[in-house]
Amino acid sequence: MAYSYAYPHPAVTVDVVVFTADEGALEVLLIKRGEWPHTGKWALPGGFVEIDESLKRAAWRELREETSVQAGYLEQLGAFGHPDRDPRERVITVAYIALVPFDRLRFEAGSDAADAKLFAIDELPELAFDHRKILRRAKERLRDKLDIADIVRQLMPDRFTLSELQRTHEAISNTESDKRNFRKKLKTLEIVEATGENKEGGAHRPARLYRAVKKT
Amino acid sequence: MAYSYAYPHPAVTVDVVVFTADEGALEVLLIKRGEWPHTGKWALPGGFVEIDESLKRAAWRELREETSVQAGYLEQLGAFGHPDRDPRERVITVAYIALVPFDRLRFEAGSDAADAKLFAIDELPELAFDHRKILRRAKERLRDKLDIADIVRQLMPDRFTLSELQRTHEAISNTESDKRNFRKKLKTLEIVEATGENKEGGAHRPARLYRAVKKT
DNA sequence: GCAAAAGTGTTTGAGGTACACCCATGC
DNA sequence: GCATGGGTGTACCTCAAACACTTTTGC
Repeated sequence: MAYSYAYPHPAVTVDVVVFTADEGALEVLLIKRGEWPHTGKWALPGGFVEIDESLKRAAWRELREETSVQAGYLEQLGAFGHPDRDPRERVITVAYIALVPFDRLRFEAGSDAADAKLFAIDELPELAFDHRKILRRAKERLRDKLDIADIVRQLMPDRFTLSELQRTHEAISNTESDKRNFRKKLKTLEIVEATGENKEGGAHRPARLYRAVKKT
Repeated sequence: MAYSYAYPHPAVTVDVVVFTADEGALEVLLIKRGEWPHTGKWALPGGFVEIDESLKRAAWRELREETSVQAGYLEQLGAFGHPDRDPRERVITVAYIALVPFDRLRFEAGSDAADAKLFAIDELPELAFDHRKILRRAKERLRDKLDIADIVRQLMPDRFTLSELQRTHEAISNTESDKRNFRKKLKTLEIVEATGENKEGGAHRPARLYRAVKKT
């Protein structure tokens, strides 16, 4: 017990909600806990903040440790600090949202995690701690803050079809939109361009592949 | 030194950005620091989170201690945790935004504060810690999240003129709008009603006083 | 009477919404 | 040939923006 204080101090962690879009479906990265508490439940990747490390730096470190993702979109969601959210001690966590294109996501199980896995946002398993609450808030934040341009720039893979983009947008905004209106809107935004390639494979007409326009 | 941990723990505080609107001008409550560090500079009201107290409860407590405000709008802004933001020890603060109508705001200097005072949002004094950064982010949050209905419900006093409401809206959104368009918009929203009273006093035509419509 | 803020409608343009059919492929 | 998703244009309506003059008061 090397560190003493005149008043009790909480522990502070960061947790990262890693969103990605696979074929238009919105997914979240979760880690299966191997240790007490909540052994066997799934949890957001995260860990303790080092004493001389900024919150954002800690979030980057956790993101890199779990996904080997080096860059991209990382935004603070907020702090969650209910006194009994962790049975070990008072733990306040600062949650971050990361957006990672599916084709840049490489994840392996970390040292204290039995398994890492992507889950569809609407088919979540039982979650550890208050992580369901954090995820609900993360989804609300995406809905309120992320527009189509953000989705194209931060969440879509290198090449994508317009239907995939529309499905991703609908999953995030929790609305449905007309295909023609969606594409008309995209034209005015001038944020995607056709690559000339097609995406074959379905029992239907091949879809054109688009990419994000590099911002000037 | 009664509290010991196997790993170093940061201290956690809450700081509250108390916004109010006086005659249409957006103002912030600041406390003059009487103690080291940053003695004599102005700071956001705040203090340490008790070990068995939720973050929001701590924010309510600080708000009540400084302003004797019991209810109203209180929303988390986010966590600020740069390692050297406080010279005493590692301190992570969770900032909250409070909206308090001017006529409900009663504030007195607290025990560890030499003075408490409202400042116009664009005429801030030198601030302690990273509080200027917190205030900038708080203003951005208001701009992005607060609509006219929120302003009417949470920030306007019991009686107000439409010009005061418009000035408050312009201060928050950082835009200017046409008087006729603003009032037309208000009509469709159906959130204010005339009281029949007038606000006398200027060297000009008296303004009608309005109040917020009680939500059904 | 003049300075100062209050109050009041119409026109226009942009953007969002509703809506239906043909096309290319796999089986 | 049929099932499956891909791709395309028009009409309407709503809402935001631009814009100027009269009214009531204090001095």
